[in-house]
Amino acid sequence: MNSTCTTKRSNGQKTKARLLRTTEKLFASHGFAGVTMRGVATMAQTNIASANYHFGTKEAMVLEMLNSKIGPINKKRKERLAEAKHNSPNKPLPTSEIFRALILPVGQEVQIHFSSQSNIVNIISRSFTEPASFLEKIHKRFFGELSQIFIDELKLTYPDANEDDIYWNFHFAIASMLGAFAQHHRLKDLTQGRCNENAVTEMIERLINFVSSGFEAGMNKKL
Amino acid sequence: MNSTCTTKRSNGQKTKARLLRTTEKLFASHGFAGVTMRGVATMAQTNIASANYHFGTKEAMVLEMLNSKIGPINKKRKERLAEAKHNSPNKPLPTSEIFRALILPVGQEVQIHFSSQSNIVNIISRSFTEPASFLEKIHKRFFGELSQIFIDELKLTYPDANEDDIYWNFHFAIASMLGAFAQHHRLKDLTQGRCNENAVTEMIERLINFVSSGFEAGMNKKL
DNA sequence: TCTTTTTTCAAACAATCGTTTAAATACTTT
DNA sequence: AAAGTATTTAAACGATTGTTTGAAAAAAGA
Repeated sequence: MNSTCTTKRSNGQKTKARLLRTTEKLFASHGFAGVTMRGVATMAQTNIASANYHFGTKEAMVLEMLNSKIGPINKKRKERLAEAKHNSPNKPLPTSEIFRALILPVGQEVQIHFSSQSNIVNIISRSFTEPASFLEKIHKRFFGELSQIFIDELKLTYPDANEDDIYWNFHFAIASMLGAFAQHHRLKDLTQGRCNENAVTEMIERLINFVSSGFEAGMNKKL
Repeated sequence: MNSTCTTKRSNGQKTKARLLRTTEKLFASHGFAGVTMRGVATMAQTNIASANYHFGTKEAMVLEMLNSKIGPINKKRKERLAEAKHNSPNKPLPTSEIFRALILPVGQEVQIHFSSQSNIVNIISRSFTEPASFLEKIHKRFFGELSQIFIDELKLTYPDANEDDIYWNFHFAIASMLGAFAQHHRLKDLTQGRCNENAVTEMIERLINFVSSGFEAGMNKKL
């Protein structure tokens, strides 16, 4: 009953961690509907009620998993953006540097957990594209603040730009990033399994280039 | 039992059409899991078993709906590409014309059924981003052939290009298009209603520009 | 009209879902 | 060691899912 949870059981911690890990895998590969309390509990070698004991509801369990995965990435994004600003003070950042700060931390996360079954790329993209309405909460909470920071930065780089142009093309940039992540399997089919760890780096660099160029063109070209 | 279906009841036809229309709406707004046989039957003002009578299974019902919606769009895409080639024979098409042929038919479909609840944009994007594994069938069937046609056309425009470059950046282009469709609601969140998310023509033109520029930059820039 | 086929319908089936209960077990604290 | 808290467990609950059944109703063919 102690909500402050002053003391932890070593074994209890492991159970909750196992539940979160299996939630990751199932959410990444089968989406929110594919995350079933029974499936998670069984894969985590524990009981159904145990999952409900630790998280209360299925929604809360998935949200806590997303929190633990996306939170650190957004932290790195902000850190990288701040670092870039610090390295070139009083000068607006190049477009590519802004989007590099947005995209690169995901690529790093992919490479760290590359051998793992739970694909951070699938998790992120599903959290955006899944129809489950409760996921809007986490978008508002996570991506709302983050996107405002990056939009403010883009306004500094394009001080004379129409604000609508920035919003539209930032929207396209995010959509490209998430879409490229969400449909990463298509390229795996095209290249017939040539995707290895090096291909992740290649994809990230190509994606940054694609997104930055699309954004710049959208800002400059008169329609 | 007559599978050739030589004669049709006028009222029976209407029931099947109503079922398909409600399947559209539910799939567009709530995804595959949100399409329930009871929900569809109730909204279509008929019985649950009637839906199973006409389609056999839920999967078959959704597939037939997708078939009826995406098929005509892909037809227009090929037609527009062929028309563009016919208008400038023996000359490679500009990148923007190729992607215009890919993207514009969707915009036209959106405008035609604009007041309708069933959003073709949501249907297309969900058919790509939903985790339901059976949807891969329709991708292979529909988009497999179509993407090969457009990739071949891009090879004509970039005759000296590395083939991997074309595949990578075409992947990004498709991802951008689908991502922009799937997440077009975000624009309202970003701008808090200032950007008109219903400005379909504006979005399509901006998207074509974004995608074409990103693709061109990806082909030209040495990484 | 009578017969045959096609379509609709209420009801039930079997499976699965998230959640809850209450007892048993493990651990911490005293 | 005893008492108290935290965790695990089997079992059941209620709701919902896709699918099937068998008979009634509607349409079509003879």
